[in-house]
Amino acid sequence: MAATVRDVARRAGVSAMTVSRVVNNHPGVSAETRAKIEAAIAELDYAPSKIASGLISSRTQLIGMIVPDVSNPFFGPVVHGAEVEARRAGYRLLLCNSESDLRLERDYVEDLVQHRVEGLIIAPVSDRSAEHLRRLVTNGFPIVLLDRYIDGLPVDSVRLDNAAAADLLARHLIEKGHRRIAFVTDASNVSTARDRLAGLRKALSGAKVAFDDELVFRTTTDQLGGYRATQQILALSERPTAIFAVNNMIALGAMQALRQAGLSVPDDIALVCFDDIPHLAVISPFLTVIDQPAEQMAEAAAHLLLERISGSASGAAREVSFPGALIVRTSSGEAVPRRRRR
Amino acid sequence: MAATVRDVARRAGVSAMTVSRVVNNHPGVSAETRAKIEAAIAELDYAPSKIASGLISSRTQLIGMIVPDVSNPFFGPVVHGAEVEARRAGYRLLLCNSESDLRLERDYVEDLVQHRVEGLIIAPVSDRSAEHLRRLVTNGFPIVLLDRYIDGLPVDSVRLDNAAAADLLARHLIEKGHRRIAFVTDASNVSTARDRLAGLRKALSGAKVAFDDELVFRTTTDQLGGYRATQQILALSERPTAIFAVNNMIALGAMQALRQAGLSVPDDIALVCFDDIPHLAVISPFLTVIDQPAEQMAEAAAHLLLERISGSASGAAREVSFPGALIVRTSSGEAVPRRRRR
DNA sequence: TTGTAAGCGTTATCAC
DNA sequence: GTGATAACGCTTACAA
Repeated sequence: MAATVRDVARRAGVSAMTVSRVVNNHPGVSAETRAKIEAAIAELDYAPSKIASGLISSRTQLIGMIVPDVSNPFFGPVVHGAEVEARRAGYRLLLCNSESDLRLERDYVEDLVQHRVEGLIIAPVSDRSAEHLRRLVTNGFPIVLLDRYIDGLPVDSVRLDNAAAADLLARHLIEKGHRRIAFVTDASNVSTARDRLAGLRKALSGAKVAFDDELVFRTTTDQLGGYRATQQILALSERPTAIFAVNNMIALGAMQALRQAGLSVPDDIALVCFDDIPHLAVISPFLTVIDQPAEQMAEAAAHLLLERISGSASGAAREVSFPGALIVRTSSGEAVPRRRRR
Repeated sequence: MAATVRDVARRAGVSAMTVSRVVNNHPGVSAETRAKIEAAIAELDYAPSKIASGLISSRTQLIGMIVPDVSNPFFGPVVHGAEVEARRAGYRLLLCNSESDLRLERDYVEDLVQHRVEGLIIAPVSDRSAEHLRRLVTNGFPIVLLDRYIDGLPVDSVRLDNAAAADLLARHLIEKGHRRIAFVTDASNVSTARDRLAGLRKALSGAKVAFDDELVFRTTTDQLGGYRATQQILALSERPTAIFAVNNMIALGAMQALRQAGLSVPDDIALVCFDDIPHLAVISPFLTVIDQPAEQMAEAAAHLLLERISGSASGAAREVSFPGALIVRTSSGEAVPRRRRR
């Protein structure tokens, strides 16, 4: 296992170079010699070092991937999709969880560069990720932005058409009779949050419903954030008839808060969100959502990256955008005649 | 970015060695020299190559991780937990999805070795994984088995106490009045499948209920497998009053089949399984399950591995076992008076 | 405190 | 067809 080309060469009675040729399937080695070498490789349990060959070729066959958290039901499939596509090209994934922490993300980016990954697929924390990514872009380092894009950072990106999808989801709510729609969202420096809000505004304005800035609640994009924001929503003097959560985790937190307040969905208040929660519908076809094709998006991202790495694509940044699918279930039910407080 | 130690050295007017010392925080460099070098590093945007230093030190700071599928709600958290623990020690994760395919897993193992990862955390496909793992073990390569262990392979392992947890879950069903319990499971060469069946048998025998081998259904551990097995179960002349699914995906498939047959859970038939489905309970507190502390188990696995890598642990294989938590919800309801067919 | 030389395991290049 | 040599970017050992 700790054997080197030279060990194999000695054992087979040839030079290291010939061993290298056999290992890499280069032509011009006699069948006889090849057989001897293969025998020696097997006997010594020789495993060629990609680290040594990578040093020469600058090709590590490694791709860096940074997501906020693999255990999130959206990012799990994303990582899987990227890995599948990378595998097809003989690449492996170096996986990092940024925990939505800009500093940690920055450190990971630096570390991945030191590991000489050949490219990076990243779902950036926010627009501020540009601070550490721009340096790489300037140096021509291949990057693909996934899920979130960053204005002014000229790199390939793959994402949902969030504005259109949010418009679709909001129009559905409006059709159901909802007019006062609370929007629970992320910081405004995240493209998904911006685009989804834009979609909501578009739908409202299309229906001649005034947009109320007071109904936009900014919070952390986790369950706790959704929970807290919903508590604020319920404290409003004129309660909205629907909550539009910018993602699945926020919707779950909202659900907790609603249940705790003794409210039922959708009878007392409707709840919709982005991101389907995989498998949930099998047990309980409840949440009306915008479903994103997470695996496909990630495969597309990996594909774009591999094209940059291989040089088969060059030039201007490319944008790939997927449509979101509206899945209507029960949580978006009809708006009920308005009541004050409770 | 493509700068090397020598470039930095030239720019700072020192030798490459001194640059190396600064980069690695070695003592014995004057503050003045250090400052000059740091300036040069910044100017050149120098990123030391871990691939080059790894070649010398044989320390790549990489850990290989192989799971069947990150997008599975059990393995997502597992990968996250392992990454968090690895990160603490400055290690990165090379993530591979075996897709429960023995051949693919074998190829990944070989590839990870070639990449010179310093250790491997693996949730092996089955006992047959020993075929490719034994070679590494013999060579003293650090491996930790996660979730599933393999008899006769002397390596560290982390897992649930599956037999005890299955016993717990089965006793719960028995208390609810169930006597005919169908067990839908994996191939018998997977330790989790064996141990969970053993737990079920123990509970039955403890309750003086005869074990019926005809009620064990072996299938693939995915949704389709659960679906098909459940169809077979429903075709039985004497229908069981409960289904015990060996994991979450099988339970989902079972749920589909039951719903399609117009049966309701738990009124017509009870359904329980291993693995909670994260977030599901927030929306629908329905499935009675054995919950595994996935993140913690993975952190423990990474910890054991890092101890082997650093040499702070040596000697005999260690086994860490976690208790499963029985979470009783509604799907395990009382057994109803038996009916024939439907 | 700083520098020189050698080598980690490969492979590209050029001989033979 | 096969081999000698140098080099990839870094660090260990030794020297100054």
